[in-house]
Amino acid sequence: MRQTFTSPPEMPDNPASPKAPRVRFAPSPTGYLHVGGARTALFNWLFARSVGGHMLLRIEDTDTERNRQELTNTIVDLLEWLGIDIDGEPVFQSDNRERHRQVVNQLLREGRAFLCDADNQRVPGNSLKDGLAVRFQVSSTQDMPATADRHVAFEDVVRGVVSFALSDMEDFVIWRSNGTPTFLLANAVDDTDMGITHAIRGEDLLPSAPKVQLIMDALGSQRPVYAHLPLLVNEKRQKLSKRRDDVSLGNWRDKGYLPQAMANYLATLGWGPPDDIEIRPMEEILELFRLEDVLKSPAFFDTKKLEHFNATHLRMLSAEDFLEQLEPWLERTAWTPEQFRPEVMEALAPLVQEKVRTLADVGRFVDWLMLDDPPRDEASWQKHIVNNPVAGAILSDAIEAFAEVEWVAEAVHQAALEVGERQGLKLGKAQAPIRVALTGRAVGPPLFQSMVLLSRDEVLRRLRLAILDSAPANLSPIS
RNA sequence: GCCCCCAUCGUCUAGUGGCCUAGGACGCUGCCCUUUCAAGGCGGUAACACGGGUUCGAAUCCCGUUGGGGGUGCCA
Repeated sequence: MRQTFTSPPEMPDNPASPKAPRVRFAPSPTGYLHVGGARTALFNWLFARSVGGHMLLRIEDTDTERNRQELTNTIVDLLEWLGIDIDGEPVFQSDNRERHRQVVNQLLREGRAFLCDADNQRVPGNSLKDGLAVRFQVSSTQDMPATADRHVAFEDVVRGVVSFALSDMEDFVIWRSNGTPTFLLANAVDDTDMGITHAIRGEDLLPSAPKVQLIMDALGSQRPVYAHLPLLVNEKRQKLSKRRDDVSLGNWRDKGYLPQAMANYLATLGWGPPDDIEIRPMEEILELFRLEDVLKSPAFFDTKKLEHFNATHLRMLSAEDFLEQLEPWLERTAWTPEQFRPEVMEALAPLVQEKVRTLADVGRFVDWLMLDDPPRDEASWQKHIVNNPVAGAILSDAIEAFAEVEWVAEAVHQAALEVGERQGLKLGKAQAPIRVALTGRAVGPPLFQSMVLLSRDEVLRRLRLAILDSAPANLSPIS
């Protein structure tokens, strides 16, 4: 009776536990994955992998118009990026159309559903007809006295017992007049056919659960265990939406966030490790995660905290891993491939790694070592050069000192210290105009180590240029 | 409107009847360190929504109120 997909996910059960749990992540193929969906996928995956179960992917393409493979690839890539591996090939809901049709006919024949026209008027007949929709007849629900206070109830892993009165439910559409199944029908049939044991999904789907269960009951299917995850919300505490909120997972990746940081952060939304240690490797989370510990209340997607997670994960990387992660970021920066100096990047990487919050920040820390004439940050330039009365003196003095000094970080450091002392300034103050003159910014990697990499001649050239470019009224160029 | 769900610092959370004058983290903030800071160290700020029960004892259990959210499509 039960039929499988034409290309079913062949998943040999774990011999040690013959009834290994099976979960699925079931996004629409919009070619876009938002952080809420990613969190749902992650929790499915955490559950599956922590109990030796299977993690499947089903693409809910009840409308088959669009290029499904291409759109699906984006989702699969993003999941893979996050570290979520899928068992078997993705399943396309649209491939199961014949099975859906057959089930609807069966429900029609058994009097559990009825045909209806565009005005929602009931039309006689007990098999599918072109141009007519089909509704499930809630009142046909058997095994319960017709007049009693009838409910469909289930035990949700995160919410406990949830119950809906049949009398509150309308006869709902399971088949559209355009010949496609609705989500309700497809969901019930596909979960059955895929042998899904646990349906872990967003709380926004909670009201649809009793309808899906009614269909499954009518088919004699075993209902999966449900777990409705708390929603991810914006600062106004509304469910995250593609339109209002910047929640595209791909965007975060492109902004220089590490997948392990994103996954780690997402795992703390609606769940917390018992030992209070939030930032940690996924292997540890896998060991600690329990579906029944998931919280019920919605969680705000806090980008500040995400940034902190990212900065911390960045610093946890080994030097080699940091450079490796950095690689794609070194190609889309201000400098040309010819200007890029890998040996400089490599030397500076450990210093930069301690400072930045995202991979995208790195370019701004090192670009002045690659570019011939790095851009100047106007605010820094004004503050530390133009409006600094001793800037000219410091720069002039620095030129003389740096021209002589042994070209190693320690000696340059010492020389800068002395330049400052001659102005009665601590190094912290004294280095500011030098930094801005050389790098164009007031913030960057430790100065003297990187200066050495720039070369003495170039340092002197930029210092002279800064003097020339600064207001001639109060600074006179020196030769 | 109706149905369903939720309720600990601004935010994410720990807490499952005594360990709680409520712990951690982000943020904010003070001080320190320092070669800048978007780094680091040490502090500070700040919460059990409200009202009734139950109990020797409640953030924890029950009821109600209020507030918030989700759903209410031939979307998913």
